Amino acid sequence: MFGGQRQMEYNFDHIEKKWIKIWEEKRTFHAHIKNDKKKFYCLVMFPYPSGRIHIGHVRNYVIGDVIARFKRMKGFNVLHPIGWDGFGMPAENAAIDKGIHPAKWTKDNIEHMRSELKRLGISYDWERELATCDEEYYKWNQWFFLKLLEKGLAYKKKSFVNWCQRCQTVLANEQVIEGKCWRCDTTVEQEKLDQWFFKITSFADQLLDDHRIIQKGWPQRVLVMQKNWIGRSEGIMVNFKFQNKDFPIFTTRPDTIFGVTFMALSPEHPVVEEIIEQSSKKKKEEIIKFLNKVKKEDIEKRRSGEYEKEGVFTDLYVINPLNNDKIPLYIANFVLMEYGTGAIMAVPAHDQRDFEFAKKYKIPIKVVIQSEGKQLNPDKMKEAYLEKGIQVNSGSFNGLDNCQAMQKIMDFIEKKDLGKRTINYRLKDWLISRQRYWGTPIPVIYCKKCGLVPVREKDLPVRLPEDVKFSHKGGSPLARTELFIKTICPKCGGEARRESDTMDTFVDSSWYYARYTSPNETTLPFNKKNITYWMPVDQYIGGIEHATMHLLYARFFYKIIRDLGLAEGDEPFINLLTQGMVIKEGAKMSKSKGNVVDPDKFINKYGADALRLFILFASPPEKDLDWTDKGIEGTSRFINRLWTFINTHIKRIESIPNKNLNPDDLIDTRKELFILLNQTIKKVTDDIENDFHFNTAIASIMEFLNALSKFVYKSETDLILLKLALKNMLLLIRPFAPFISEELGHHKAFDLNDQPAWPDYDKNFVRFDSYTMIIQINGKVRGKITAPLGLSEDKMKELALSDPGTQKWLKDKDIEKVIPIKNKLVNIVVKS
RNA sequence: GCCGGAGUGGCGGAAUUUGGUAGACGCAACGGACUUAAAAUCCGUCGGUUGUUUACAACUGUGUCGGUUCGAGUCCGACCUCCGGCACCA
Repeated sequence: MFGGQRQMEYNFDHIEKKWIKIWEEKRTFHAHIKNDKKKFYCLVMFPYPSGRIHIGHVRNYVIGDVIARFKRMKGFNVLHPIGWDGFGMPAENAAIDKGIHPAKWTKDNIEHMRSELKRLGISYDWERELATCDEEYYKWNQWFFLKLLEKGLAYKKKSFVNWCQRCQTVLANEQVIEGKCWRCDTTVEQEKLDQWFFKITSFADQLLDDHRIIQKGWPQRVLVMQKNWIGRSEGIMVNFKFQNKDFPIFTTRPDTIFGVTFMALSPEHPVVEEIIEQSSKKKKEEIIKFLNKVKKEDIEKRRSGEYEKEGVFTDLYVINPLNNDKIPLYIANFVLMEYGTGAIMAVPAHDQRDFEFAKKYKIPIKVVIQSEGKQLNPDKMKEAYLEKGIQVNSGSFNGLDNCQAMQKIMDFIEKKDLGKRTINYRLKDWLISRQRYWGTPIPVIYCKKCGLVPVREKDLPVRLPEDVKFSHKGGSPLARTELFIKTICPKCGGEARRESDTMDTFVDSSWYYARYTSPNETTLPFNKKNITYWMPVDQYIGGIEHATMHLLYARFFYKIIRDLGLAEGDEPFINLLTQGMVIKEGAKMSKSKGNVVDPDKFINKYGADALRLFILFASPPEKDLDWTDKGIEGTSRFINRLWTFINTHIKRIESIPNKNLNPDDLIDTRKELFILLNQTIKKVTDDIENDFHFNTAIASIMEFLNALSKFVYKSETDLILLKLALKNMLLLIRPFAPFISEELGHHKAFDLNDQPAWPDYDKNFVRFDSYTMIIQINGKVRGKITAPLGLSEDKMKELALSDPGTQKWLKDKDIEKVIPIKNKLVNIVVKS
């Protein structure tokens, strides 16, 4: 083969290149609709083309590939696509720093990363590859935007938004992690800007309720994270009276409404300005001083629980509509403008925050829920009382338990037209405007005469101009590009200007999975026949970090796709696997720590199969994986052992006729080997199908090779058995290490075709007919004997008690009880 | 603070589904074979303690304490630690 002493060595480089070429030429992994086969859509989260594949990608894509290859062997018609999340800021930063155009930078990166993925031997249908920065793709982002605009689900509003100074753009709530930008870690500031939003809040209930559909297929923690993120809470909007006008506030505790002793406004509340105008000079100064103080304190601090609650009295009062109490109105730093109406009714006796504030400003505390155990005295309370109890000081509701009173009070409020039951969400509308160049232009035009005019569908796409100036100064490059901005109003033909904001890149990734079903469709985002056949995604695999961003947006978008009549079904991803991170020396990989693992280096040194095997073997997929440079040597050795072992026997096997062997004729070690083969097939199949525990699947294949290596093959029966074992082993290893499996499988000794079927095991031969019976004395293992399977409990007792090895433990002892567990053990309970 | 998840050899991890031989498989380490030598490869040892010339034997051991059980890494209760998410959401 390669001559000389090295003949046996596995030349992975040559072999891997050979098979990559063959797969491509034969279009082995190209998917198309087959009505006689069950479909299986296996999807991995597409990468951002940052320049190089990193080890986290490798893990994600290898896991996806194992599932795709396995399902193909199981007879499914598998769709396994890949593409590029092409828009985003690093491309633009490269343009600013190095003067490379974002389009070129992105294209070059894709070229490189594509070749890296091919080297890994991932079985993608490359004919469906897409990049979101291609105009054939982003055209449909714009199309969706117009549809959302038509439906009133896209709107523009001036509001406080999260602003990242470094990125010079706004961020969605989900992209602010602990007060910092999710990309660059800069502290996020609040700016009041006119921005585009998608009305995801209209779908809050659906997003929550449809968890039911994906309950079984998604990790519990992702569902919990989404549930918390959506943050549904049921309550009531109550109209308090302020200067003879309705002043609504939201509460989830209407049972405490008789205990309101002050009201507090968020410092950003619009009414605050009116109040200032009305105030005396002295009060005006006091309020402005307070507002300035709040403004200076950064948002991160303000949102933390340790922040001291402070406020200022406005000298004004509101009226509690239930008892007409006159209630002092404060402006307080702990009230959030983004939640409810930006104003709260404060009940110090039954809310800890209100309690702290009241103590500080000596506001009265009024108990309205009395504990049944101990009597609450407002003067002596150390903290708010949050438990259940009996209503007091609550007019006609006195004496009810507070849970009942909750409903009765709400009924009363609604009957008297003082308010309305409401559901409030923590979830905010999705801010999609970005003041950047490398994204999808938002397709609207501003005309002096006609106002806001959507671009006509037939004029799509609104193309990104190529000739644009990038600078360190920040600000939107599109806004500075007159050639792009200046346009003609589609309505009146007069002079008009284009929107210069581009879309958040999460818009791109909200529907790419559906585009894969019809990547070349030109009249609609996707072809109905294709999407109906392939969707939903049967298995989605990606990082946990997208739990509340991408995975929420994509679910939202699919509901819109459904409502537009473009697809059926409510959920895009039926099963989700969130793989753990790849870490090194207990720490997240990062350039600054210098612990980044370069996959190319390991492919060059050990080959793709060895890398694939190690990354699967080191840990189950959902757990973090601790990378060690040495670990891969183990799987590399295994591949070489497999190669050497098969090559030393292949000549002898080759001439063995393809005879079926009758397992009933096998005895002794041959029978053991045969049973081990069946056990291994069962174990590997179960591990893949039940919980994707590829690490134990691979371990059992290793064990099987170890067992095969110890056996001496002499007779023809031995060789038939060996041939059978090896053929099956090549099939079992195929999803994990496809290259060596193909290379050896195509040898005429095995003659496997391009798409061989996953092996079955013989149910009659997964167990031996005898087993090791454990003998315990008082629960401790004291002996092991071989017993036939299915031995009766009485016989087991007999056998255990007569075993010579156990006698010394039974000497001078009284046997109290003997507990036999069929086909397992006998426990003898003794007393001395 | 609230909500999740996890604690097993020097290390990654198995066994947790259904209570029944703890430590599969691999890494590292150590000993041996081959070699002039090294690498590679192959064979062997490998939780701890104690005893024995050895084969071996006993005790102990799955974060801590307690419980249930003939029997607990696995079930129950309390606690400790670590990781992740959310965090003044009215």
